Amino acid sequence: MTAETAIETIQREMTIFARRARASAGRMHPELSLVSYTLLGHLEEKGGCRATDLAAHYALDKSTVSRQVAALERAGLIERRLDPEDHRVQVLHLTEAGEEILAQVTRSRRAAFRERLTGWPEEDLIRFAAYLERYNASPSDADSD
Amino acid sequence: MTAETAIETIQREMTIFARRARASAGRMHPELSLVSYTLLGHLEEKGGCRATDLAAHYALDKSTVSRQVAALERAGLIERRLDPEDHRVQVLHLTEAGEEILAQVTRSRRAAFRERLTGWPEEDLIRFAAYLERYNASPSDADSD
DNA sequence: GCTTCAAGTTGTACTATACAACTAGAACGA
DNA sequence: TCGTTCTAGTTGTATAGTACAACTTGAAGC
Repeated sequence: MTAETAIETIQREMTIFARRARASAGRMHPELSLVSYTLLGHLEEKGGCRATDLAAHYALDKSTVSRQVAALERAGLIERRLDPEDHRVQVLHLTEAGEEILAQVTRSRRAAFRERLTGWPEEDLIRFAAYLERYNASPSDADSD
Repeated sequence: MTAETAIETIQREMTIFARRARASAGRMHPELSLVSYTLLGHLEEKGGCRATDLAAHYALDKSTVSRQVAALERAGLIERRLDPEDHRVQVLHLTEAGEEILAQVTRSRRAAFRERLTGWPEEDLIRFAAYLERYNASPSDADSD
């Protein structure tokens, strides 16, 4: 196999994965869409941030984020705290319920991955993980992470 | 790194990729959504098939495929041929225009991948490609390829 | 203090999707 | 052979996610 055919394979397989992820996200985790999951994950990681940060980070329109945030708040998964320094700003935080759901979905997603990866030698898992990190870390046009 | 943290990394990085693919597909290739691209690719690969086959293969509802197919036909990218053996069946084929657009989008997508992968040693590309194939080839609940 | 900038919301429109109801054609069985 | 059941596909309806544009409110800078 040459580098060129390897690149074709990578393109094809990543495309297959993306399509599957999209198709199965709703089915597997009806309680939390892929976007909501990602937003909650970001809030957990950062320990709270503004809607504008989420929009910039994920290359989403601020109106889209606004509605997502409204839905997550309605569901009791996040709460808004007015920034005392700047009253335009609402800092978003996970609620306890949000943390629980996030942890639960993460567990369930991880279990699905673990199942797909059973039988892989540890050495291969580690190399695969490193390749993916390297791939995602490389800069892109529409940088969104 | 242990196998467990490698799995976490794989989950996280694949999720990042899926989100990015979804976000950028529309922006980068406005002429062909990711789903349309996939459907056209399948038609090319198989040399024509039925709408029902597409629905089954990609775990989409037949109504969804029906509308996608209608749009692709309207755009002149595919054509329907009534199966003389079974008049319920319409076999879908790429038109010349469809082949051209498919080739063009494939080139553009491949170029994007190639750019992200510049600087990778050939050996790593080949191993990465093999890992992805192996990952996608493993059976899953909602098997869709 | 105006003007301009920034954060967020709301109105509107479009796409992708699913489910349900339907039509048309095929296949099977008594 | 003729009804029953199955299959392929379309259409009606509803929902989610998304973008763009217009707006509101508050902050910052001359």
